[in-house]
Amino acid sequence: MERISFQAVEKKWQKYFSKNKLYNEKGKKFYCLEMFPYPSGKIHMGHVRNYTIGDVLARYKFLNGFNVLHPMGWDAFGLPAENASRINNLHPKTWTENNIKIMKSQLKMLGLSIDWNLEISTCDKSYYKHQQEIFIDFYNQGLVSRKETYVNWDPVEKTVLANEQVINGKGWRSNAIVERKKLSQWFFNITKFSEELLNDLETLKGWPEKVKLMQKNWIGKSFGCEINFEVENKKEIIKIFTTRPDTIFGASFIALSVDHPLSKKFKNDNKFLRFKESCNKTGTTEEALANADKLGFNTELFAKHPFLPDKKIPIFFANFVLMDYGTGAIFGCPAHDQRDFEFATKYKLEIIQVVSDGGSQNNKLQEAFTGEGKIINSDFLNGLAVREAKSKIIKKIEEKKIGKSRTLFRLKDWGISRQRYWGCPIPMIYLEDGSVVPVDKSELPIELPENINLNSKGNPLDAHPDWKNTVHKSTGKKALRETDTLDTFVDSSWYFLRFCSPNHKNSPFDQEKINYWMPVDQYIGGIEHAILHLLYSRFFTKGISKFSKDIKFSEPFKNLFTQGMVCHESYKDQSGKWLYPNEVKKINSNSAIKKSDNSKVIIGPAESMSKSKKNTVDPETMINQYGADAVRWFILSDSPPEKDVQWSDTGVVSANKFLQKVWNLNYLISKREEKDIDKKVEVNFISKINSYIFKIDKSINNFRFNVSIALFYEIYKFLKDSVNTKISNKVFVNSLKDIMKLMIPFIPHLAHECLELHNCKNFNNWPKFKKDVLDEIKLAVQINGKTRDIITIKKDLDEKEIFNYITLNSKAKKYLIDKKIGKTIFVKNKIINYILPN
RNA sequence: GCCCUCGUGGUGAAAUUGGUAGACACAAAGGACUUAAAAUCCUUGCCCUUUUGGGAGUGCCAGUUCGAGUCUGGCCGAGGGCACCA
Repeated sequence: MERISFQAVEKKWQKYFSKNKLYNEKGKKFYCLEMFPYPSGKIHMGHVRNYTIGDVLARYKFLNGFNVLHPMGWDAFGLPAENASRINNLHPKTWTENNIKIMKSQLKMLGLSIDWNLEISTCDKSYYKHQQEIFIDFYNQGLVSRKETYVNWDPVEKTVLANEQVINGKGWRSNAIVERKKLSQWFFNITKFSEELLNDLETLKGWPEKVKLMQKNWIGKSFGCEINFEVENKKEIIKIFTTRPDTIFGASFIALSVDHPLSKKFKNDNKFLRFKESCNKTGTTEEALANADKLGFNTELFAKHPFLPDKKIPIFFANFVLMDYGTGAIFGCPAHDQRDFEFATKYKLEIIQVVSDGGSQNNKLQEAFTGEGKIINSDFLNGLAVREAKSKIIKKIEEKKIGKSRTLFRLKDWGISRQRYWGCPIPMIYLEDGSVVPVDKSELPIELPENINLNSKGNPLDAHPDWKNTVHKSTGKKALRETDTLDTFVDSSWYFLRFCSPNHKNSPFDQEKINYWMPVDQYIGGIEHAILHLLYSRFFTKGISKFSKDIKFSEPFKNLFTQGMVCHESYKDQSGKWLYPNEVKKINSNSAIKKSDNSKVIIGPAESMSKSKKNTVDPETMINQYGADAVRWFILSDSPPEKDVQWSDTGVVSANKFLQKVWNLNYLISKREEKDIDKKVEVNFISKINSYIFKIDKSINNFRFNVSIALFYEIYKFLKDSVNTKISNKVFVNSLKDIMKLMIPFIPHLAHECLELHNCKNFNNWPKFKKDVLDEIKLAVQINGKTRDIITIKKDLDEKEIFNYITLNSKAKKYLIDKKIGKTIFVKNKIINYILPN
């Protein structure tokens, strides 16, 4: 066996890759982008998977003649740098730069086809300068506003979170229970694009349906109408929003949010204040959210029913009505809304059924009926279907001028102020007269101060002695800087544009360049960004195209691929402490011992690798041990890319062994002695290789890299079995070279080394599949729908010829000879099925 | 509660989109080589049969079809998203 040192070979080809990029000036453009990493310290297996998938595609496209842009950068602002700097007494900048250096060298070890000349880092002032510029442009377009609202406060990170960053009532990163706090904040008015963000989802044909659905639900469009209710004996009018105006005759109460303007009337009412306080408390814990009881505060006021002059409807404040959705007021129709039903039951309010559920009207409802049916008990709406009743009542309401139809979105504006140091400074200043204005663009970038005390209480920039003192350039007046920094999701909302012209000086991007490269042809990353990052990036693209009129695209990512996670079993020792896999010795699939003292280890289920559970495997260790190609090979081989994959050490060991065999076979062929030649054997060999080229090509196009790899195992076996057959060296080597080219995207180092061994000079083309080389096909022979034989015959034979062949040569003949055949189902080149009457 | 996705060997998974179920890999068992081990190679994988063969079989129940892992309806189970959104 001819051995190869992967480490040496990989170093050699990495030098080659760093000089030879994937540019094909004549080719069609292909922008291949993987989500850029946060520089946390070292790369993890999730990165390996993400970037290997991207690399396969980038190289494949290049080999097929595309002009490929394949950049990489760093999502370099963020809280961990501040935490780390407090612990290690390192400046966040130093910490981040060190991490970038390490991770960059690790990524290079993987043999990725990245053009490092395009590298960007979001914490560089050359990057965030342009981000500040975009911010000011957005401000000038009315896409930025400052509002005092209740915000999601993360008590661990001591900062504000956007709605999208709260998962099950907890911070997306800290996992701490989020609190409600009233603060003045900067917002991007993402809701100005609600309709576009929703509608354009339909144009994203290359996105997973699942992600589009998640965004659709998040944007949450609903259609209904506003109705004004007069308050009896008062001047006030309560405006409510409903999607079920057809149930207006079933209205039995009005419910208001405790923050509704009408609450001002009760600001001296202690009972109300106590009620309000209890409402603010619910919602702070997950448990409270889950079993939140419907609570109400009776105002003793009544509203007039807009269509029943004699009817009085009690008005309540209720804990389940939100001020920031709709008008902060609803009418309750208990018969047809489960929440209203619970509320009415609790406070003994009327329950009037107005939509027939088909049952007897005398039966008391046990729960709200929300289905379709005919309207009843509703005057002029009686007999109509729900749908018809909706449009009729809205028309009536508009005629009477007591309301209007309205479309509402669940999506809220994106709060972007963060009380942190390590982020992009917000380029706004506060003048002494109270006005707030953007800084002059000529003053950009507004740089972060280098000297900072991160142990100060509250916002570090605010606590800085003089950073915030400044002067308004055009008036010369004293001013104070905004000391909040931008949410780091802003940094990643436009980096894909910057990659197209990363060194462009005077503006965020070169217009011509982005019109050439954008949109991203293939974007690859984790599903966890289905809403957050992907929605924000879409918003940015739409926002920028508002003031850069010549931009030719309105969506950033043409095709999206969401890869699965890398999982591993977790291990605990007898005392319940987590153990790293390399501290554990596996005995068999369900038992293991601790290496240090041979004590028994408890094996947990395979879960996404995480530092807290220590179920991680270090990519660099693996690369050093088995080679980058073996690591790439394994991570692609075991599961389809969109599903989770379980890391297995035996898996990567066998990948390494297989690659050794691939090298050995190449070496063997390079020394092969010339054989006697049989033309027929050669033709069969070539046609088989040809069909493999077709299959590999197809599997890559379908993102079925695990299938590609299974095929390579088959191909290896086939080639090995063919070594001593009557094939000329020329034919054999040419076929082998084709196969090695197919392997370039997967194992670029070894594939190049093998090609070099065969004196191949051109690494930059993809083998072409020739149609119709194979003129034999496999046909299934069925009797009564059961497969009895598979026969290999000439292509395009007709029914009769096949029947003759079967009765002579097939083991299925015993079913057919001397039998009456009732019916024959024949699908050319696929199947023949004889139905015999019994 | 609402919405979505998925159920195939001991395990990860293939299956030309309605046409050979389990490719390929991991693990296991048996065998060959070896003084032995490692490495390597081969075989096996549910039931009946010594073999040739034959049968059952893709979560469960029904349906459509010459033919269903794939299509339809119902049920069961797992995972994910949203959650007082009016």
